[in-house]
Amino acid sequence: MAKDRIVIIDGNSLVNRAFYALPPFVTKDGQYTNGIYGFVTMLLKVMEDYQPQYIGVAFDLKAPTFRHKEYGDYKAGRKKMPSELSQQIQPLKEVLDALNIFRIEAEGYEADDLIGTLAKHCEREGMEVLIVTGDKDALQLVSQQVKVLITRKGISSLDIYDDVKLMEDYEVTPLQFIDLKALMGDKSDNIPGVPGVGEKTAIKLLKQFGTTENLIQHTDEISAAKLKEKVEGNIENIILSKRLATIITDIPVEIKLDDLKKEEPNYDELLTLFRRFEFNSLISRFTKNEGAETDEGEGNTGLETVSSDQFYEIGSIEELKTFIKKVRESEYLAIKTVSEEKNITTDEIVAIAMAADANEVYYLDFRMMDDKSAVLQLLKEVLEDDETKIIGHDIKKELVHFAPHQIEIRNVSFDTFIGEYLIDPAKSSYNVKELGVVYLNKNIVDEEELLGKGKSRKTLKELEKEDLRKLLSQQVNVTFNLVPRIKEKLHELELEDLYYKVELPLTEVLASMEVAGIKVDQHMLKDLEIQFRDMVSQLTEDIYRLAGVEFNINSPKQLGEVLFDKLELPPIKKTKTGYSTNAEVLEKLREKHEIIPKILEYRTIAKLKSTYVDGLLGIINPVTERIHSSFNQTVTTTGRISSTEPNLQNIPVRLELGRQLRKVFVAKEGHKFIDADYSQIELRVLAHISGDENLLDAFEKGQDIHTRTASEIFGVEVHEVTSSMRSSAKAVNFGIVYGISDFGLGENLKISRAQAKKYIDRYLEKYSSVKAYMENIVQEGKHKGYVVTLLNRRRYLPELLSKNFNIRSFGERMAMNTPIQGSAADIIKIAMINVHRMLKEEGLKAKLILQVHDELIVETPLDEMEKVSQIIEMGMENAMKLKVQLKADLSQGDNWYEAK
DNA sequence: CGTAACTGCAA
DNA sequence: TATTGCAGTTACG
Repeated sequence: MAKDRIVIIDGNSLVNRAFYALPPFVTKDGQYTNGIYGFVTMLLKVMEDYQPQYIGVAFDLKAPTFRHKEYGDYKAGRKKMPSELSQQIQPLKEVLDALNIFRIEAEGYEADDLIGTLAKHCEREGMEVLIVTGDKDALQLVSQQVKVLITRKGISSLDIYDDVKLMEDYEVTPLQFIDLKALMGDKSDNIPGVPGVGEKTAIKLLKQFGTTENLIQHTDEISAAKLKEKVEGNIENIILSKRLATIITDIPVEIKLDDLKKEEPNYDELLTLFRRFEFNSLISRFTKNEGAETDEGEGNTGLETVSSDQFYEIGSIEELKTFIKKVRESEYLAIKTVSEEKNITTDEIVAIAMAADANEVYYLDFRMMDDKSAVLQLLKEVLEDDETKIIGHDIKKELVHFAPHQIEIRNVSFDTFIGEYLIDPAKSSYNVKELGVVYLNKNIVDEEELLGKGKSRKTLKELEKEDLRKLLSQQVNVTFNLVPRIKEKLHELELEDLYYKVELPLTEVLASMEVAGIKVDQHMLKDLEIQFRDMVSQLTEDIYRLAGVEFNINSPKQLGEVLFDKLELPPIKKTKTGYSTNAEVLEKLREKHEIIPKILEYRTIAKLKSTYVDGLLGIINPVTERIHSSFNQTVTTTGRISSTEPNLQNIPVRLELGRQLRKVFVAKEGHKFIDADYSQIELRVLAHISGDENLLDAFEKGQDIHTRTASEIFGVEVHEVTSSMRSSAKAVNFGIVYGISDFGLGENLKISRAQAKKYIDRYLEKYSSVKAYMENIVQEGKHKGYVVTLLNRRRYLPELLSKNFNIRSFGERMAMNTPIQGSAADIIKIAMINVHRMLKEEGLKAKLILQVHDELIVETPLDEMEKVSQIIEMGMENAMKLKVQLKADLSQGDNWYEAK
């Protein structure tokens, strides 16, 4: 049986942390609640993360303790708790009572002593003890079974200290931590220590003498004369300080563990309190519990903490050469780099970790190397060598980092990041640490934790030298060892073709697109900025005038109040937090008030300005005058690529005003864009997968697919199809691809559900094999637990087994849509590889620079236009052989607007 | 401060 | 109660 676990929380310390970490929240009655809120969220997180069987919260009481009696100045000069905080203590205790969490309090003892005593008691009972506090003093209680969790910046993350981590961070044992404080003193407790001795000196002394007692007896052995004098002059202080700093672990109190057993909260009381404090998010967390899964935390027991692998530092060219010899003897080289992240085309490398076998890691602090170009030259030989198989986790980064130094990693043989994505594309992250835990039972340093989050988040290069070395080395070590495990899994799931023939080669294409970037006309963008700014301010003025009040138009809440309360327009729809003010609603109100068209126009312009004009202006690379978006290969569940910073896959096109923006994306001097998009790729894929004769026939005859569908649905000849019939049919075709529902189609076409159902039934009657496909794929998904694309890309669909109708229906639509959307993604990925390879092989200068799901954009020198057009057309249309021909439409222009 | 909600842009 | 994404803004707790 697993060990029982107890969580002991330092109440005063934690509520303090919460109070200062959060901005003040005040309820309508003027009650401050940020400390309570922060405390409760931290508490809940710890309970969820660690699933303790026992839990208690310790508090200081007002009564003086033995420390005050012994040392009158104890904690003197400490500022009084502000009333905004002190008024939260009693309410917090009420919350704890409602949670049925025991409060540990005793007059004359500080929370620390209560915690210490309880911790040691539980340790003797063989329990695992977790102490949660914001105060480092508790570190003296650490042992093999006692861990201390200390809050970091903010309230969302905790540092876990066990004896190993304590030694790593402070180089002292838990007991020496007391001596450390005795020597350093502590301002906040007014513990004197030795004046002039700080952390550095104290650690040095403890390394030499072990304890303060030993130090006092052997002061003559202190080498520095000044220091010796200081220590000798403060012996009394040291002794007193140590006594004050020592947490008492044997308070004479009776401990009834039963009191500390975790119990169900008293929900009535709890919700009453939460309502009083206006903790609406917590209320919903505690009420919507029906049907929620009960997630038993499995805990981290049995995990090997990595610290024993062999890490070596490469500090000279000679050492690098020696390492390279090892590489030559090995089949694989795992690599991970960190760069300055200044500029994609002139970037400098900060550090490199490399592994040529499973146990050793070599780390090179690039900043410290004297002859950088010699280092790069040597690396180039290895990285461009066809014999050495390169391994990475997100190797696209390395491809990009080495590009400015004319190093092309030729032989990328494995990327664990992409491997795990194919194994399960639905995961929200694929970090090395987690993979290490799952596949290797190895636990390495947490990157997120090291970097922190939010505003104070660091970049990798800003880490302490030691932290960065450790992080990179461990990640590379784990990456190296992951390869056989992930390979095995890819084999098992028959993903090898997709992996080696598509995804891995694609990485290089994406890296090349990122490095190439796309040129933007800055002047045009700046002009647009001014133009839009004027329009927005004019519209704002009009809106204020028509509303008779100034308010924040961007706030749906305030806008709703103005429209529906003040102007008393009819609210059409509401959201879960208030009135809906979206474009669909406003359109219906357009004629009801002059203000509505102004607001719609404001929304349009404000969106274009903030997201596209300002957004793009802020991200232009000053050196290249281009935009270098990131193309991510592991984000979507269907296999599509995604684009960020900026997202270049959602630049406006449907409305003319927005479409104008495409004019700012220009081909460079002497070049043009060739824009090629697949014609109806998803419906062609559907025709192929379903084998539907009717649909295949439509494509074979080269008919307009929506017109053909309209003629089928409405039972008229093709030449009799009106434009409104065609656009309805188009919506039906969309619906089919998305996994149709009568409700959804009705909503989209603004027709009744019954009418929508008629369209769908009629469609499925005419395209009977499509109907069969839809039914079969859902059955298959239920049976196997997943569906696949043409290239066997897999997506698991647990939703199909849900008892909840909505969730199950969602699963069914995903089952229908994923093979279609995903196979189209498979196809264009092959096309990208084809185009990229052919351009390279033919020695052409044209470069693939963008992909927008069914569209490729190639920046092409004028004298290559014809040849490149042919390559693109071939590359796309021959990407895969289907029952129906793939078709690509090409056009060209000086900018993206013209080329579309 | 960290996150959720709303809105709107693309294929 | 139509698929897949990203981002700007506001508001909550």
